[in-house]
Amino acid sequence: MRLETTPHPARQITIAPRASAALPPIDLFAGSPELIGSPFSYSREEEIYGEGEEAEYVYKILSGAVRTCKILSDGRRQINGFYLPGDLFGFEQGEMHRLTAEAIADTKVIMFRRRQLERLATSNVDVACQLWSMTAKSLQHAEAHMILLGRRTALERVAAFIMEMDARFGRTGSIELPMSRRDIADYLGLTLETVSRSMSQLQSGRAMALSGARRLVLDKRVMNAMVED
Amino acid sequence: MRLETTPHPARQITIAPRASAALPPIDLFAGSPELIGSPFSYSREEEIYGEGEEAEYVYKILSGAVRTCKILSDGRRQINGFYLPGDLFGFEQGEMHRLTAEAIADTKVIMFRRRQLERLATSNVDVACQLWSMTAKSLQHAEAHMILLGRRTALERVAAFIMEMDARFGRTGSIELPMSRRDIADYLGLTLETVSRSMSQLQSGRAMALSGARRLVLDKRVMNAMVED
DNA sequence: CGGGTGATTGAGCCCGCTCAACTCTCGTGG
DNA sequence: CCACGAGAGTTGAGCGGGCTCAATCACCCG
Repeated sequence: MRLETTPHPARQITIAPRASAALPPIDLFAGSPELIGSPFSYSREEEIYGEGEEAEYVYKILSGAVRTCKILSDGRRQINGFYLPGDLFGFEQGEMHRLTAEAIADTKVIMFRRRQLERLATSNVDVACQLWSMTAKSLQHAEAHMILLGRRTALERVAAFIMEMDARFGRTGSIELPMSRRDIADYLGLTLETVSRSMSQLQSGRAMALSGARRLVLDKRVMNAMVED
Repeated sequence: MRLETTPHPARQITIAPRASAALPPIDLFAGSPELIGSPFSYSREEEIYGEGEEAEYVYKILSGAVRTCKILSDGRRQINGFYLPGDLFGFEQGEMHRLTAEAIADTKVIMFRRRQLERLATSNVDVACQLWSMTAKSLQHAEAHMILLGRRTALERVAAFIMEMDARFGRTGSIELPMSRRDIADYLGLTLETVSRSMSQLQSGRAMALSGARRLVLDKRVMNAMVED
């Protein structure tokens, strides 16, 4: 099975209003040629950085997939987000990483030094606004995820997750999940068995079709009815 | 660059309506005397702004308390955060409020125009970094809340909530909650009955004492053991 | 005193969890 | 080519934590 996600054509990262139009989507910090990244690779299940470590680098994914999470001492885990080709992660406002990042599949990234970025931000207001904007985007995602975790049923969570993945893969209605049922469960605050049962239920309710465990074809009309608001 | 977050200067614990009028409105954005706020009042349960409305103002609380939340069409509600005297809220990176804000008690605020703040940010890197820093702080809180909502038991959630409130009231170990059991429940992803039962359990486990429903005196040693990591 | 709101407590149920068996896929080697 | 094993996913049976529904209690303000 191909675990890596198809390389992304043009994931647009929205940024501060006035600067965004001028920026080419591929190069995150365009107009900043002094910011140079180095390529790097991680293999499946490898840790990229740990919670509490110094935030030395910021990463942009070229291929593969990454999860960020927090883990309690007894092993309970909450995955905060998944990152796909074109996405940026590891980006902190303070000195420390507050989450752990791990490669879900073999993953290629470009690493940038955080200090360089910071230096840039002090001298360039547009860059500072972009950094702010990215953090705001993460916050927005977190806010949506909190109502999911606090108030949605298992079936609604799984349906919402699938719609989120569809959106991130270009809304084609046909997606290949890079992550396991356990990862999905830890993202949604469920057990892997419940995720599996919900997926079977979505399938028997004709909201989607499965081929293998990870390839999905959606009927968004039906699927949307299950997320409902 | 000043990336560090400005620590809150002397949070007012006692709600002193008269004294508040005398407070200089600007200390939040010190060094920005051109930013002027106007005082305003909301009564208990009054909406301050709604989800989807244009984000015209940013608010600083002088007295009272505020909650921000999202509500699903069928009435399920998730409270994202509580704001107390000295706190800032209503602060968005985009054009819209993505949450609803309501006064929990009678509340006095100072309102600042968002546009003024934005204009300031585009011309002043320090302000831009401060805005970024505040958003990052919200994100950090959201990340901690997600693992609570996704992976903690009812008792752990309530204990964590009480410790959080203690921290925000100055870690005196003695606090008066401004919000109802229902608000706490919607913050923690529980029902109000479960919150009430957990509080009784904390009390009988000697982690705290209740006088009335809202006045708590904590035994932090015992309480901390229940949050455990 | 009563009326009203908010909080507590009780009884029973159900959704999602736990534990366990089974299936499917895929890679490896004889 | 099949046999085998390992890991991932599915499905089943039963349990239990938190929810629902309901009664009671506590506390304000008249």
